[in-house]
Amino acid sequence: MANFQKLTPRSEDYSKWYNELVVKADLAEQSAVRGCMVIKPYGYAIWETIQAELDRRFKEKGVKNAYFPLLIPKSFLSREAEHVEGFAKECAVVTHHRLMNDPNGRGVVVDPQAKLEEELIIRPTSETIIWSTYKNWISSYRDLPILCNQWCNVMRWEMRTRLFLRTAEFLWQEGHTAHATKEEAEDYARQMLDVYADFACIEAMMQDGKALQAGTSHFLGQNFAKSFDVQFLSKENKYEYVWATSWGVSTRLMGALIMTHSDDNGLVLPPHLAPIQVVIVPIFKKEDDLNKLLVKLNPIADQLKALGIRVKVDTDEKYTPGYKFADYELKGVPIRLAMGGRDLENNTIEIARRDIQTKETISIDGIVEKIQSLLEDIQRNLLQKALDFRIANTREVNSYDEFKEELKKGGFLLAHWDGTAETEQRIKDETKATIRCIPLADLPGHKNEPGVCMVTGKPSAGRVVFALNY
RNA sequence: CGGGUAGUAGUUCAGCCCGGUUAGAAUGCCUGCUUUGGGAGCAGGAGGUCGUGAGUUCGAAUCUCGCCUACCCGACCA
Repeated sequence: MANFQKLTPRSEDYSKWYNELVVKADLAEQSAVRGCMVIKPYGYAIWETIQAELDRRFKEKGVKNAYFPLLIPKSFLSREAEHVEGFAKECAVVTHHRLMNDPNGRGVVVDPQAKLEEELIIRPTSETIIWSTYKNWISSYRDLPILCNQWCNVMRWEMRTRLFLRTAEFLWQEGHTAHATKEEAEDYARQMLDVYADFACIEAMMQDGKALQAGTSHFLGQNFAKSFDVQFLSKENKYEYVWATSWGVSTRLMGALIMTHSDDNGLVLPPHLAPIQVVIVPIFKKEDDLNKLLVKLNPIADQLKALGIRVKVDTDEKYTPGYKFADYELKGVPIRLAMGGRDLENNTIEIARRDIQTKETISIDGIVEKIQSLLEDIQRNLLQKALDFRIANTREVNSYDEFKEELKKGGFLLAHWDGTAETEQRIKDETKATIRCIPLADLPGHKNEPGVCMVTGKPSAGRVVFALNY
């Protein structure tokens, strides 16, 4: 065990650090199929807490879960040309429905007799099948709004993949709502944006200064209603097209979570999302010693559990305490308690926090309350640290030259832009930077005022956020 | 999808250039003893279609070609 391998430090190779961390922390691994990953139990447990929390918040907004099929008739995708343009190049297509034994040898081949009349597309997203269904559900204004969400997998045939950040198959939720009025739909899209923003950052900054889109919420107008002819009879007895929104987050959020907080020793998890929030490591020589320790430790664990805290008592004899310490650090467990013979005599316990890597030996009196507040401290600290990092790496730039220079340093750049797609494209072509957000309110420390576009000199309503992104 | 690199034990790799005993090491795994306050020690043991398919050859982990997969660079993508 002397030659265990440490993670590649972030400063040496950020990308390599990320890849190693995902695998070593037992979150996910590659599968036999290109671009598809196996999410391991520890990684999936984190996804489940994310799911549970978001699902609760969606339901508070009146959303109901449903499930729509994986396979979409090809013809559906022909109905909304603009929508399909984004996905056409990365769709998996089902063309046959039967295999047969290879007449020339071993194995199986596709039965040419079993060709489908209409090919089916594995969903890259579900708008088309959902709107073709909504058409049947909606006839009157009394049927609106419809607020549905589904948790499912989708597939996009990506050329270059990375675990969690960009995989060919990924898990997500997609909400699709139908409303009677434009105002209501716009308001709803905005509300869902707030749900996400409250939960995580929508456009998050990673430790290497790049941006990562973690979630989206769109007001879709009447495009889908028109493509799929979804109309309702209003109070005034007139036919009108419904208004749509869609919003989603995916397992990409896991990548954001990992890259936002973790360090060279491994994962760092915010307590709210950690599958194990507190791990207790007894340090013992003989079973007898362990039993004596457990007399003290089990009641602590029980009290923590009663408070809804996820706690694990690690009595495994196979690994030494040192090994366990390092391993739980790699896995990002927020708080570690350790108790040995000395502590037993002194009525003390060692408490270590993962986020700032400190430990102290304290009396076990009041330990439960201490842990409870410490978990909140850690949660706050991690959020604050991420915010501080973002603020420290968000800068105003006033000329295109300055923009190009500052871009090399990474982070978010606040710059004036004339609002045209042409200028945005030119900036992208010349610098690779893209507009990440158009702030709806002042960002901390930056007052949003009108100005002139850094590229064209035309008027600008306010600064927008540019960054290099994943 | 283009260019580059790689694939040998669960993992990290040596062997390949220059084809020829029974394919090695470390670590992990299993058993026993001993240990346990920051990745313990000793002894024994199990573990390999050398990514895959073809070709060259008396003989292929080693040479040639196709395919698959991963990583890096690009293109594409939200």
